[in-house]
Amino acid sequence: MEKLLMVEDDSALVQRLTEYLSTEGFHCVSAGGQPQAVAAIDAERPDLVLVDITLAEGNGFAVCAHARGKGVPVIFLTASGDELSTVTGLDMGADDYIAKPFRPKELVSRIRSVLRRTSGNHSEIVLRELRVDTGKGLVFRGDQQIFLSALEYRLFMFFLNHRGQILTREQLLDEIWDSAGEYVSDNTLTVYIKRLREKLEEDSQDPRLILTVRGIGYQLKE
Amino acid sequence: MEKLLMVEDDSALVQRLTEYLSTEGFHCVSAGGQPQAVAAIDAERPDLVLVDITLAEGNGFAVCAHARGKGVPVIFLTASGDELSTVTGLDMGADDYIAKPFRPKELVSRIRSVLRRTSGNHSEIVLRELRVDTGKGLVFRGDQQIFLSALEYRLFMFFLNHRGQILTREQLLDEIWDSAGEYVSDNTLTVYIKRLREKLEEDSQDPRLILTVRGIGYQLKE
DNA sequence: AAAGCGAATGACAAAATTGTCACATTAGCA
DNA sequence: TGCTAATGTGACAATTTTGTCATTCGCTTT
Repeated sequence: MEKLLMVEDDSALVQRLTEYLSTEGFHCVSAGGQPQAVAAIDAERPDLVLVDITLAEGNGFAVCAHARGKGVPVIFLTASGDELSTVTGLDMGADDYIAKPFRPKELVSRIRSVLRRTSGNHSEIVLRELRVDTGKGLVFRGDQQIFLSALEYRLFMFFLNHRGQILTREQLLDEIWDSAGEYVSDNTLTVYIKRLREKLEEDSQDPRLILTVRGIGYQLKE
Repeated sequence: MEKLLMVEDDSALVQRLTEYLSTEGFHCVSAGGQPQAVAAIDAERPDLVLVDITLAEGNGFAVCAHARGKGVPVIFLTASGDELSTVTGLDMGADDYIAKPFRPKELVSRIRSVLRRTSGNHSEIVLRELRVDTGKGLVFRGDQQIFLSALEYRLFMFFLNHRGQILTREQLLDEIWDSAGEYVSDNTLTVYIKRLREKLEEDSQDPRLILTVRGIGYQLKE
């Protein structure tokens, strides 16, 4: 069930919407002001945020920026058509805009549309407890980010794109280094394997991810 | 029309296969030995390589490794079932194996299958003359590789994932730096924009890719 | 035209990456 | 078992990345 965060200081409206959206199969949480909303985005990790631009505490733009930074889609609620034109003109990165007053059905249809559009963007590769967001170029173990250097990332990607295959040392050296026309020591690969293991493996002394295939090369275990 | 490179020293077989594969809509080039094959992979950039393991000059494994390094799929031809078990056991990274003697129709069906499988892997983002292979984490202008540092790559990816949107400085700082909990100077972003422009723009004095939106932030022009 | 502001730039130091040693360890084999 | 070749390790120098100045540049508004 998708979780929606409603950022709105009119508590009567919050209650009405929460009720209605529940019947439509959404789970709602709410925040009355900018600081609460920012905290809630981090803590609740909602699938989508509905933001009223005109908040008593802070303003909706900052909430929008924060949500976008976390990859959470945003729909703006505006009090009037005038406000709406300002917002769309500035294009703060919201995924949609809807002007009050709106029909609840319309809101639901907009929500579904944004979720459909944004949920398709999962360009992720998962292997055991490791996760690579190829869209952003980030690597995680669980929800802990792992920082790989540019070359480490490229080497790891090559392994991921050839999961299970035994890759020869020559193949790996070619892929990561030879493409630039440089020739590096054979040991350089060994060292990079060590560095990858230190960052990626549970226990780098006992590698279960990148296995050595003696006399041939290495293999990323599925 | 797909181009196939046949690495085989039995010239009678080469001729027969070339004829047959032409009628099936493939363009064939051939190489008789390992050195010629390696050169042909670089020069001809075939869509697929057929390799006979038992060559008079050199061996098929090296050809396979070179092709895989260039991202070109490989089908091995083996003289006997025994050889085949050796090859599959070692898993040199070939995309398929076929034992002689084989029916031409079978070969064609295997070729089509491999091409279908491998051509689907294009996780590429293209913008003007720039191309990002998100699967490998590489950036090109034309066929010239551009080396981005890890942070530059992340920043560029964020722009690419939000093409056309005006992104505020705060949003960008959050996305690239705040996720690690660090706080960096506002000017750091400016400097990174400059560095990205130097690497990505035709003329960094006159940016057409990453535009400044005065008072707000930046925008990646579609 | 001058002032004021945000953005761009060049230069810089600290930190990280990168490639290579020399040496240690290990696996496979005689 | 002990030998040998292959792989792993810690340390290192060179280079690149990274973040921050101080300063300059160029719009906008007086």
